[in-house]
Amino acid sequence: MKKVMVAMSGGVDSSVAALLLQRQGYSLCGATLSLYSNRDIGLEETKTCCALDDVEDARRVCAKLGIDHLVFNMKAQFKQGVIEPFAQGYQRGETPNPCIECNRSIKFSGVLTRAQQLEYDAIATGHYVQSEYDNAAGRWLLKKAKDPVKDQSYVLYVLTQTMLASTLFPLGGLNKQEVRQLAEEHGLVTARKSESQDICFVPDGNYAGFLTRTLGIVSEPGHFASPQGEVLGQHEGMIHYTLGQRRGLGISADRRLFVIQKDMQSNTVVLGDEALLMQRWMMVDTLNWVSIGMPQSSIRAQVKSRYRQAAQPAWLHPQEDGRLIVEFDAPQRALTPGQAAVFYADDIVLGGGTIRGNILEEKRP
RNA sequence: UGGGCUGUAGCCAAGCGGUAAGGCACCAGACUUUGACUCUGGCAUUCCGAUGGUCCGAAUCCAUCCAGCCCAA
Repeated sequence: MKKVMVAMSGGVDSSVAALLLQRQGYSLCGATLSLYSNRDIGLEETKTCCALDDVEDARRVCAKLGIDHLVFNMKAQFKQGVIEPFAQGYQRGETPNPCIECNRSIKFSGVLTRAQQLEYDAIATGHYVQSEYDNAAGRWLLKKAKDPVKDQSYVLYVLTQTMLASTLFPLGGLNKQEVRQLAEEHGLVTARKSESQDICFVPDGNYAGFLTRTLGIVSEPGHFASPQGEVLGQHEGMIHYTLGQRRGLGISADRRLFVIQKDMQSNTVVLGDEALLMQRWMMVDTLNWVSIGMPQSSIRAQVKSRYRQAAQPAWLHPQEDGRLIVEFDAPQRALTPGQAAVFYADDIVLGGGTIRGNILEEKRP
């Protein structure tokens, strides 16, 4: 009987993942990563918080299923691998995606390492994705979930062949309704827990406040300016803004204004019409190729430049320095440095990388 | 202290006698394992600078006052 360690976050998805694997006859244990303490996220040490509740929920589900539950302390790694890069990204004027970094350097490798130490054959997660081995190519393929509404392949483009070879995704063929129903039928306490809650280590959703209060990051106020350089008002510090943002600017005008540029040199946030956000080219680095190797010449693909967005047709142009230029068929809105670009061939994840910036039409190669 | 103009919600602004458009901002939800975007709803009943008046009825007409702006001096 194969032994599988299920990564359990304390949510409904990973709970049902465990349930399904158990019904399929695997020998299981549940594993929850302890990623941060209250002090790490600026709360009082004594206060019970959501993270603890999640661990408890995972433990209850394991008890219900009659399997062992382990908690691994990953606080130091999480701080170094996720929280610190998150802060650094914002300080550079980028808009980082901490969930991607967590998947890249903490979650999978963390559970996999422990699983191997304890002589488990594989790990499993509650992600809505599918994987399969391609005999012809000799590679594992990462594929979108059957249900496109819940597909989470975007946040897993960072997985390596080694990780894919050892990971099961029991939810890839289900939809959310089915998952909740299964949880309900089997009396799992997580059945009705709500969906995501912002960044996990920023429970109140105020990431700028987190950066300032907890990490002591200083972001100086500066000018809002029009594309022509006219001063429109005062901003509260660069970390509060991201490309394409409209709300929270506090600038009233005769039309909607969006953040179209962050000039770190002059500490200026440039506001303008949405049309100014549309670009066809962007530079991508920190690449990871999943279902194929690094292409040697330009290839066609569909590209997602943010999580909740349909993949858009584009050319991928590999560069000699190892980076990649993406050329979209049609202009895309707010290609934002720090965010992930993920490349697809229909439902297969080819790979992805980090957006470094858009490339203006006149500067394109 | 001659002449002209303007005063409608936090900002912009429609209305020109019939019982307060719209945009921006803001707030609340929805959506969401990141940040955003988007969508839905809310947002002038101390009523249209103030006070009087005309009228069945005024933000809209009249008078006076107040405030601000502009042009002359």
